[in-house]
Amino acid sequence: MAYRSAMRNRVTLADVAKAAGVNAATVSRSLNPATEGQVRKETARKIKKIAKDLGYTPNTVARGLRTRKSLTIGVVIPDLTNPIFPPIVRGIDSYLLPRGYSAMVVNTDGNKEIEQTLISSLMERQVDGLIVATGHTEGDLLSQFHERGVKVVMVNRESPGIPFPAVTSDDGAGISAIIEHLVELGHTNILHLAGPSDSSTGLLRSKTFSSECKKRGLVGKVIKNENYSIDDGQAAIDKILDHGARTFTAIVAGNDLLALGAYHSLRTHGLRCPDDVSVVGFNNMPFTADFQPPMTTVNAPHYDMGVEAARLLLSQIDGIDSAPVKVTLPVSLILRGSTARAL
Amino acid sequence: MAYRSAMRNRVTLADVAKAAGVNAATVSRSLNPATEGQVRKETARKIKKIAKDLGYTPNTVARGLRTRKSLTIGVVIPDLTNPIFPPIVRGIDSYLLPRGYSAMVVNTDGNKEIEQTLISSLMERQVDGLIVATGHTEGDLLSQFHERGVKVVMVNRESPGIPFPAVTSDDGAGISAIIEHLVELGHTNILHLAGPSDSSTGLLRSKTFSSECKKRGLVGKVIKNENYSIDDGQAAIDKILDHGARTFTAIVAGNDLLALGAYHSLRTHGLRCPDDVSVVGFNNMPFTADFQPPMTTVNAPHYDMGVEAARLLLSQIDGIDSAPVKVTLPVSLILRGSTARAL
DNA sequence: GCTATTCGTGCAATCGATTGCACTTAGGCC
DNA sequence: GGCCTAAGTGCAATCGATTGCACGAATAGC
Repeated sequence: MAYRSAMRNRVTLADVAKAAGVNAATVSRSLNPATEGQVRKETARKIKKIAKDLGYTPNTVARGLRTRKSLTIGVVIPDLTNPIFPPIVRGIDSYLLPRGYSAMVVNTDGNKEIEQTLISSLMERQVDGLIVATGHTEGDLLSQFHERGVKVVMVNRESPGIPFPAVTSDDGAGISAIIEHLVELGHTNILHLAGPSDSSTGLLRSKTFSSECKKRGLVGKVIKNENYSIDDGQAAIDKILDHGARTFTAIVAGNDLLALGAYHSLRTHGLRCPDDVSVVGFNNMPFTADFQPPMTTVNAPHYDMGVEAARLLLSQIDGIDSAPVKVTLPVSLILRGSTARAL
Repeated sequence: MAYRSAMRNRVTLADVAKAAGVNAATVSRSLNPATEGQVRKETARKIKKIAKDLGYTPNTVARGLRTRKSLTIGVVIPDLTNPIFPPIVRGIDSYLLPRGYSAMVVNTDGNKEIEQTLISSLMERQVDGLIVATGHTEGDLLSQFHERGVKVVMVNRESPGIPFPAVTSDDGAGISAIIEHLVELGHTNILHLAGPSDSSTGLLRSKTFSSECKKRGLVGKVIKNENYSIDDGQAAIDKILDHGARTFTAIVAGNDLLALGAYHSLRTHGLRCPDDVSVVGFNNMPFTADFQPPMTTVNAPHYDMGVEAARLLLSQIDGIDSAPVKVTLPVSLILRGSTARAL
């Protein structure tokens, strides 16, 4: 007997029912706050005690099968090791957990096929909804989901064309603040190290950059990168510094990683930041203040974006919000040591 | 009809069976590689085609209920925003995904109650096993699991007293290498900024530190910290530098975060690293090379530790390994700019 | 040519919880 | 005191897939 209980941890509703001398239905109703009222107080109390004594724990899988709710939501991100995502995930978690939901996080590495596979796997697991932070999702899958009525919220990226709710930071305002700051420092020739153009953030930031430069009569060149990575940023600046003369005095990077790549390139080319070239990042990811030099960047409220995305998703699932809301969270320019007056 | 299919994405085994004019059992067998042989080739082929045409996707929840396997494993970590954990999680994922498993990651923030709640929630979700990276788990819960036969693997921490398989880095060797390096640089008075003593890593590292110092006849003082955090590290060094004279010429931190805290404290006290004080971290977390100065630290193979932990867990689940294996992965000292010859 | 296998498939139970419906028992009402 | 209503439980179906068992047909063996 002891052996049996050691092997088979499972105590089911039926076990509790038998012990209490009632039907499993009554146990179910007693243990569910929403239906507890249907059971006589005295009975409910007794059942709860027995359930506790027996160490009953509900089987969420069985419940989910019946109720068609898994209380699980899928979170699709490119790469957890990119420091902006952990805060988003934790923000999501912080909203979900107290409400009985759990998150299942998957990494796509920006690969569309992997993404399709992972999303399918999440759907097979009957997730109640999806929070998607990947850029490469113009295609088939998400639009299919929209048709099928799958609940999706975008975070940090917008869905191109598909009217899903989305939570983003105010990238336009961020870029404008950066340009304003650089102009005040006397910069007139600025390079934009743009993020991938198939991500909404990359696109919006570079568009804003161009229009701001035009508006202010600045020389604003844009270089596109494949990925938001240190390597891409470094390679892009390397390419410029290796051949021909540098004309820009400041670099506006699409994100902090690209900016860090710029740091590396400048250093290997004997250029000092900010003395020779000013560099500005975007996101204010962890540790940017500890870089050499401390990085001037735009703070995006990633944790809050996660919270907001989770909130939007649950209200969609509960059928409260049906309109595809777009939430834009404010950003702020963080002045540190990587920008200086133009020579 | 179109509306119905739009609303109810679900195509079940029964739907496929009806379309194919066979019993659901036959469809099930056809679609499962392991049982496909039981079905006539021709029939299986036809069924597969119909399943594909109808867009059938298996319901993992229903399957799990019947087979008592969720193909999901729980990953318990303190805090995803601590940069050492994302690589571990990705390592776990990389091993799990190709084998049909998914990971469900939860953050405990080092809080024991939260941990209990989250682990219970994971168990209710019928996870097939647990990978645990939290330190505060001496107690009740995990030992209960051991009795109940729940599959658990520890990663980055060892379970105190409970014989679960564990994957760790060779912290002892790492500390020894650090001391060796500092001795070569002429340091004889070294401070150890130790991690929490209720974590196996914190304990092992500080023990090794003390024994190495004794063995080599060095002055080695140890200061304990509550958490592996920047703030704790900074506060600890602040406390020393604020009152009284500093005697040490080098700091060996329990991890990179504590080391970074030391950086901050030294800077605010007008001390230069490494000129006045050498600092060594532990873990080689991302971006340590970009700190000012670039941090000398010990590289721990976090990604590989994740892979190994997942491997151990699955082999336990499959009943292959039953002995509680301890795997220790090698580390290496990464010399950068935060250590210099003692004055 | 007749029994003994083997093969292919269907039937029905099962996993654990939820829930619509029916039934019993009380209590309220006139 | 008889009838009606409501409260409290039980019964049984259900969610979707898996699987032991049984049955009929086809093949093999002698």
